[in-house]
Amino acid sequence: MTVRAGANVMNQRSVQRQERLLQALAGGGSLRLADAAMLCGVSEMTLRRDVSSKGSPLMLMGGHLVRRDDPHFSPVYDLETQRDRGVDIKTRLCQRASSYVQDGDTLFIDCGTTLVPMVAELGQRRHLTVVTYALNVANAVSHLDSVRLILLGGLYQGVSQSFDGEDVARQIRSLGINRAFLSAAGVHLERGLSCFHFHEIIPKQAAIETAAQRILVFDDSKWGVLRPAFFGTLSDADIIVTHGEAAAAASASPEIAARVDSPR
Amino acid sequence: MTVRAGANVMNQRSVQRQERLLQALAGGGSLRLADAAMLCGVSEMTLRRDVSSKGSPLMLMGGHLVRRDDPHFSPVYDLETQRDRGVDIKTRLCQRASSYVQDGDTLFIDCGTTLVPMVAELGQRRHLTVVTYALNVANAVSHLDSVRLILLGGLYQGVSQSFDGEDVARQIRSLGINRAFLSAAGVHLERGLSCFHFHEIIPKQAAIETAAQRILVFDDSKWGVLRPAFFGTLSDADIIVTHGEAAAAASASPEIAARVDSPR
DNA sequence: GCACAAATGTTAATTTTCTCACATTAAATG
DNA sequence: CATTTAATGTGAGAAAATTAACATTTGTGC
Repeated sequence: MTVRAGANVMNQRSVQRQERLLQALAGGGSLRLADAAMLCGVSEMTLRRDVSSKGSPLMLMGGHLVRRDDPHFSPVYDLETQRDRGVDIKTRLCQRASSYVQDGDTLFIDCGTTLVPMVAELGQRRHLTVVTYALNVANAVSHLDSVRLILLGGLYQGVSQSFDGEDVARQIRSLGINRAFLSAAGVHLERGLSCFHFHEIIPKQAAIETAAQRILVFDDSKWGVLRPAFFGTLSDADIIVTHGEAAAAASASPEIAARVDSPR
Repeated sequence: MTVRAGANVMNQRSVQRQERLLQALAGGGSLRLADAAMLCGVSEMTLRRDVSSKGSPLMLMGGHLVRRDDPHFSPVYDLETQRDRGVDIKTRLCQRASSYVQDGDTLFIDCGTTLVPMVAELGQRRHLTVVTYALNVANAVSHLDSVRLILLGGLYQGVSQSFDGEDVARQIRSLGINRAFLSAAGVHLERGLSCFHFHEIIPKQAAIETAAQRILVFDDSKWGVLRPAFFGTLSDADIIVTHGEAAAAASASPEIAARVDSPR
């Protein structure tokens, strides 16, 4: 049996080299392949092989070595997805969802990848404040000079790129939130809204409880799915932004049909 | 007069295109030049020209468009710098400072750029917890699986990439911090430690007050400098990690000489 | 030490990205 | 509307990165 290039398993030293490079890149940043090779005392080719081996935490971008983001949260545009349907569906959902935002609003933005494209829509608006407990959302918002950012801190939970704070609930309640944009890993007509991680429940429920308007955003891969941590029902959402099968199914339900909003 | 390529001024539409792309990249990540060209409805060459124009917020890495200020992609080693003096001075200071860290420690890491390279040194250590109020530090630490991260949230202050929290002081005091790594924008033998922004004073002082050991890290460009916000004196530091002129001058002072630690 | 396999180095071919010069188009000006 | 200028497109050649093939070194068990 022949092992194809790029699918090799990593050996001991390969792992050591990559760990060393990961450390060099721990603070973020990129490393020229040539420099990295020098640093490790091996040839560029060896590093190329390390990086192309299965499960490498590094990747190569135009001769520069960078950390490969956790594929689960990869913010990098997926080429296939984009070619297949022009624009990412999450971007379209977020464009639609953001149409509810008004100047001067204070927004709650939930964790996950679904709502990250929302941030791009907020740059034009004036006097916005964004409240979030997600690191990826906070990073995105931090680039917008015109938007105030309030990050609810605490113990970092890598799996969801979010923070588990002591009294998030109290903090959220103490803020005057106009609109809460909520994500969910599972949305079920009868069973309601669920997510993977229990620490997300508290901020989600606090936002549902306190916000003047609740906007649920999810793509149709979440429809009919149940996840371990339940945090609400479909009737908790004032607006439901989704698409495809989920939008069709939700529109068929007399109770929530009026609140469904689907792009295009 | 001939205008050299890459030094052109941006025109109206060029700016619009770049803003649009910046939004697409708001959540981080990269965009293939071809995709970006499609997105903007112009040729790749036009985008190349946009990006190479003076002061563009974007840069091109191997055919991929990324935000120039994205810490994920900014080069770790400035080639010139590295060839000139081997390794970045801040990295050297941080390597020295990190030698005080012990397994199981809870560390406070101050804001600014000085202490970011410290994070790279923490990967090997076991059972560490890092407490910080700086977004850039938190991002760096978030990549280390073996280190627990506690981010003290609040209102984001872009100028210092840090958060201004309501009761940071109380939160810091409620944590058992073994070692506080402190930065300063100004260090003066008589006048003590100062920084640019007043909101930094509270967490800094709380850390000084509560930590078992206080380690001040600064490069010699800060020596003899006064900044608006004072937060302590040189005698507040148990260890002073610096170099060059600052190290020499500090070592000449009988009161603090014993606490100065300089790399090499 | 020898035989074998794995890891790494070297070189050349291939592909991709980058740059430059010039053609074309669009906007601005009188 | 003609003329000028700025902006953008196109394609060829140069440079760089990537891949593939093969040579060399290193390590391991016998």
